[in-house]
Amino acid sequence: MSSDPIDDPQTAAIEQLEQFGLSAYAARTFVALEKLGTGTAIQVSSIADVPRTRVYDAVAELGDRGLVDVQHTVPKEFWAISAESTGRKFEREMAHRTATLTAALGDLEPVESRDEQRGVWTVDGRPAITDRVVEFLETAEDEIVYMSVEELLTGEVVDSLHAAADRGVEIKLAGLSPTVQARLQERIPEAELFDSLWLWSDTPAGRLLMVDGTETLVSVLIDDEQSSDSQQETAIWGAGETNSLVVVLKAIFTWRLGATGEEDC
Amino acid sequence: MSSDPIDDPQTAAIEQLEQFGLSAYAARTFVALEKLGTGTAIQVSSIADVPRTRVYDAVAELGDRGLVDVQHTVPKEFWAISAESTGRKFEREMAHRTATLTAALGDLEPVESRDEQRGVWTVDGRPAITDRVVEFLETAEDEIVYMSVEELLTGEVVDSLHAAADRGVEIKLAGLSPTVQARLQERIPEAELFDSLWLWSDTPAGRLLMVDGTETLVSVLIDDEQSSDSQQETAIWGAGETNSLVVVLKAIFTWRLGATGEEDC
DNA sequence: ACAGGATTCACTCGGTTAATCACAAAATCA
DNA sequence: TGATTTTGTGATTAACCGAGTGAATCCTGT
Repeated sequence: MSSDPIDDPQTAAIEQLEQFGLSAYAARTFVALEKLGTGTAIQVSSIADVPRTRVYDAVAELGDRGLVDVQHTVPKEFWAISAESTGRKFEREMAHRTATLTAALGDLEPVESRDEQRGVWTVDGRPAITDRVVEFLETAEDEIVYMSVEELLTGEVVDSLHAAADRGVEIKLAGLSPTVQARLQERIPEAELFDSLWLWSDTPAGRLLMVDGTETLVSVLIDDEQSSDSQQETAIWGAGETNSLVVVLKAIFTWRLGATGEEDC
Repeated sequence: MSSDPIDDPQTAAIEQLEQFGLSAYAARTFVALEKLGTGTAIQVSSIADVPRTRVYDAVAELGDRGLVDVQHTVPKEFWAISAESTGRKFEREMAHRTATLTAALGDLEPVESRDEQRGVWTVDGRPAITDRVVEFLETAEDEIVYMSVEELLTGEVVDSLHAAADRGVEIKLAGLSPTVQARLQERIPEAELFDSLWLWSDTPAGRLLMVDGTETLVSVLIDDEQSSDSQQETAIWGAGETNSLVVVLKAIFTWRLGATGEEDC
C-alpha cells in the first residue's frame, strides 16, 4: 500500500501519462512495467490494479505509442522502454505538438483588423496575471513604473525587469516594504526607486504597473472564501493612449512622481 | 467555408488544443478569438460554430488556463493572448509536465532487479523501430554492424552512427544499393563498408543491426493489407550474450565478415 | 483428449461532454 | 413607462467514451 497518495511517484507518473493522452489502464500498465522491467499480464495486473483481461488492450495502446514491446510467447511478456527514453520521447512529441500549434495559429488569417484596445480587462489567478505582467514588460520601450509586494516578485518578473533595463528602458520601482526595495535595488541597480504611494494601507495590496504610459495593470489580493489560508489574486488591465484606466493611472503617477517626497494628502 | 479540412490551419490548431486537454468548445472558441482579436459571445458563436450559450463556459475554461481575459461589460467581451504567447505558454507547460514525469519515473523503486533479457521481442511501426535502433546505437561501446535500405536511413540514425564513430566505436556498414553505400561512405568516412549479405532478394528488406555482439535487431517491410500503397515495418530484437537471436546473428555475421569477398553460397 | 490457464471478444455500466431549451436580468426603443 | 430584443445563467437531454465484468476461444502440457 502506497500510504500517502500525495506526491507518490507512482501516482504522479500515472497522472502525467494520462495528461499526455493515455488511457487510465495504459498509464497504470506502463508504470507497472517500468517497475518490473518486464512482466506478464498477471504480474502487471497484480501490481497495477488493472483487470488481467484488459492488460492486453493497454499494452496494445502503449505499443502504438512505441512505449512497450511484446514477446509473442505464451504467456506473452511485455517490456517497457527505460525511464530516460520515455522522458526524451515525450519531450520530442510535445515539442512537435507545440510547433504544430504555433504554426497553425500563425497561419490563421484574421477576420478583421485588430483595432485599438478599448475598455478594461480582467484576469484571475496569479500565474495568468504574472504572464500578462511579463508580456507588458517585454514590450516596454521607454519607461516602466512598477510597484509590487514581495510575494509577487517572482523570478520571471525580475528577469523581465532586468532585460528591460539592459535595453535602456527607464525603470521606476517602488515596493511596499523596505525589504522589497532592497531586493529590487540589489537585483536591478539601474532602476530608480521612489517611495511607495500606496495610500490605502488596509487594502490587500497587489501590484501596479504602467508601461510607456500606454499600458497599465492593477492587481489586488483577495482572501479566498473557500480556503481561508490562501489568497486569490485578481487584476484589471487596459491598453491604449485613451484607455480610461491608462488615463487615470497616468495622471496619478505623473502627479506623485513629480512631487517626490511631499507626503501630504 | 474552409473547403479542404486537411491541413487547414484552423482545424490543425483546434486539434492540437484538444490534445493539450481543452474541450472541443474551448478549443474552437480560442481559435475564433485568435482570429478576431477580441469579440463577443455572438461573434465567437458565429465563426466558431459553438452554441452561443456555451461560449461563456468555454471562455471560463480558457480563463482558468490563462489564455483569455474578460471584459465585464454588457455584452461581455473576450480577448485572447497572442499566438506567440500561446506557443510559449504551452511550451513551458509541456516542459514542466515532461520534467515531472521524468522525475516520477526515476523515483519508482523497482519491484525486482531487472534481470538479463531473455527471448525475442517484437516492435511494430517505423517510428518505434527507429527509436529502438537509435537506443542501441547510443549504447554501443565496441562495434556496430548495420545494414539498411535507403528509405530507412533517416537523419537520426545517421546522426547516431556518426556520434558512435566519434567516440571510437568500430562501424561496419552495408547497404542494399550502391546509392546507400555511397551516402553512408560520405557521411561517415570512418565506417568500414562490406558487401551486403542480404541473400533473400525477393524478401522485402528492412534493416539488420548488431551492437557489441550482444544486442541485435532485424526488421522487414511488409505490404499493408489495408492501404496497398504504404508499407508497414515490423521488427524483432534480442539482447544478452546467450539470447537466441543474438547467437544466431552473431554466427552469421562473423562467418560472412570473416570471409569477405567470397560470394559462393 | 483433457485440464488448466492465457488470450480475446462482447457487453454493461457510469461519468463526461456536447447540445438544446427554458428562463431571468438587463438594455434599447417607442 | 412599458414592450421587445438581447444577454447571460441554469437545467435537462442525448451521445459518446472508457472502465469494468464475464463468457467464449485458443493454446500448452500431460
